[in-house]
Amino acid sequence: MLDAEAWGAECCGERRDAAESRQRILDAARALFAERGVEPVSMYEVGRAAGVGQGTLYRRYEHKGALCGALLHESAGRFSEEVRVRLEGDDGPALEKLMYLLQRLAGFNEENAPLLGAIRDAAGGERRRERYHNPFYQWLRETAKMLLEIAVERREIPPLDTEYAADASLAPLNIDLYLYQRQELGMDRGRMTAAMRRLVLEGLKGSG
Amino acid sequence: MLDAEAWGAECCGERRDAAESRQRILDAARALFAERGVEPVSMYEVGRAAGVGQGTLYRRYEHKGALCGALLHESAGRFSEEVRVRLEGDDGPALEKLMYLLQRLAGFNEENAPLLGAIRDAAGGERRRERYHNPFYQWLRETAKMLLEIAVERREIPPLDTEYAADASLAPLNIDLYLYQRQELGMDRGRMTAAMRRLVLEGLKGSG
DNA sequence: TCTCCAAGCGGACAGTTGTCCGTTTGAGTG
DNA sequence: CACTCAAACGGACAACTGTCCGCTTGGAGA
Repeated sequence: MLDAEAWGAECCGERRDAAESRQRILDAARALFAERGVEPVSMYEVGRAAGVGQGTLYRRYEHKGALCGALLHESAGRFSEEVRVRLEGDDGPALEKLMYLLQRLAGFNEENAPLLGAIRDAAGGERRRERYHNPFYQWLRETAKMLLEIAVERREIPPLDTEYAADASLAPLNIDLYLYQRQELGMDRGRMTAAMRRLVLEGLKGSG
Repeated sequence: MLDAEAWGAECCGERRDAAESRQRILDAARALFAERGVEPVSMYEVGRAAGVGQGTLYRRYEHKGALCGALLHESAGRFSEEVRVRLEGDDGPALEKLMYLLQRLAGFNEENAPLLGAIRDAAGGERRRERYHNPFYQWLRETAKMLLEIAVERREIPPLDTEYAADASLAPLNIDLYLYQRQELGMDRGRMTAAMRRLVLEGLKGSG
C-alpha cells in the first residue's frame, strides 16, 4: 500500500523549530507556485520567501523534486485510496480494474501536471533512478502487476510476463508523453482513454 | 526521413573559425565523456577543455542536450538508415516490421544510454516539449504509425487509432524506463524483447 | 588590396544548486 | 532550574548554467 509519508510528508519526532521551518517552506512554495507556476520558481526563491537559510531548506527537502513530492502528498494519498476502494470489491474482470487504474492515473496526471513535471525534471543525472524507484511508481507497478496476475489466474488472459506488462501498460501515461499528447498534439482525454482501452482490452490484434 | 543534421550536425556555410571551434568543442566533449562518463561533465568543463569561452560554447550548442545530440548524430544516422533498408522491402507482415523497429530501438538505447540519458535530462523545465518534439522521436513516431497503417490496410489488425498506438508502442522504450528495467530490475534483453513481442503481436489477450 | 560588417569570439555576470561548517536551540535528564 | 548535545539553523561558498555585450575577424565585394 502507498502509506502516508510515501513521497515526503512530515516525519514524526520533529523538533518545534524544525516543524515550523517545514511549514514555512511549504507555505512559501505553495504561494509562489500558485502565483507564477512551478517551473520558473527556484529553490533559492522558496528559501528566501520562507525566510529560511539554504542549509535549512536543503536539509528538509534535498531538491525541488522532494519539495514538490511533499506538496503532492495529499493528492497522491487521495488517489491511491480511491483506487484501493474500487479495486477491493471482488466484482468484474481484473482487466476492467486495470483500465480503471489507468484512467484514474490519467486524471491524476491532468490534475497535477505541473508538480509531476517538476518532480520528473528534478530526477535527472545521478538521481535518474528515482524516476521509477519511488514509492508512488512502485505502488502503481505492483498494483498493475497484481491485477494482471489475477487476470491470468481467472483465465481472462493467457499467461504472460506480468512484470514487464505492468511497466509497459503504465509507460504511455508517463507525464512527459502525456503532456506532449495533450498539449502539443492536442489529443483530447476521451480519445486517449478510448485508444488506451482498446489496446489494453484487445491488444493491437483485438476484434476492433 | 531522418536526414543528416536532424539532431545537430554541422551547418553548411560555417566560417572557418566557427568550424574550428565546433570541432574543438566536440573533441573535448568526446574526450571528457570517454574519460569520466557523460553525466558528471559540465558544459563549463567542456568549454574550458576546448579552450573556448562560454559565449562560443553556448552559441554553438545551447545546452548539454544539444551537444550530446550532435555527438549522437552519426549513430542515429546509421540506426535510421539500417531501419529504412529493412523496412523498404515489401515482404513480410507490417507488424513484424514494427517489432524490428522496436528491437532495434532497444539496441540503440543500449548502445547510447549515457548520451540519451543526458539528452533527456537536459530537456526539462521550459524545454519539456523537446523530449518528444524532436526530429528523432518524430521519425520513430511516423515510422511506427506508418507501419500500423499498413497493418490495418492489409487486414493484419482491425482499424485502430494508429497515432496513439504508435506513441504507446514506443513509450515502454523510453530511455528512463529502459535503464530502470535493465539496471535496477536486472531484466535481460531477451526477456524484454520476448515480452514486448508478445504484447505487440498478440496484445494482452493474445493466444499466448 | 582595402573596406566593411555579419558572424563569431570570450569573458564578465546574474542567478541558481547543493554543500559545508561554525553557531544556536529545544527538549530530555538530573 | 541548569546542563548537555543532537538536531537544527543560516549564510558563505564553490561550481555551474545561460545571457549579455563590447571586441575581433573572416571573407565577400569594390
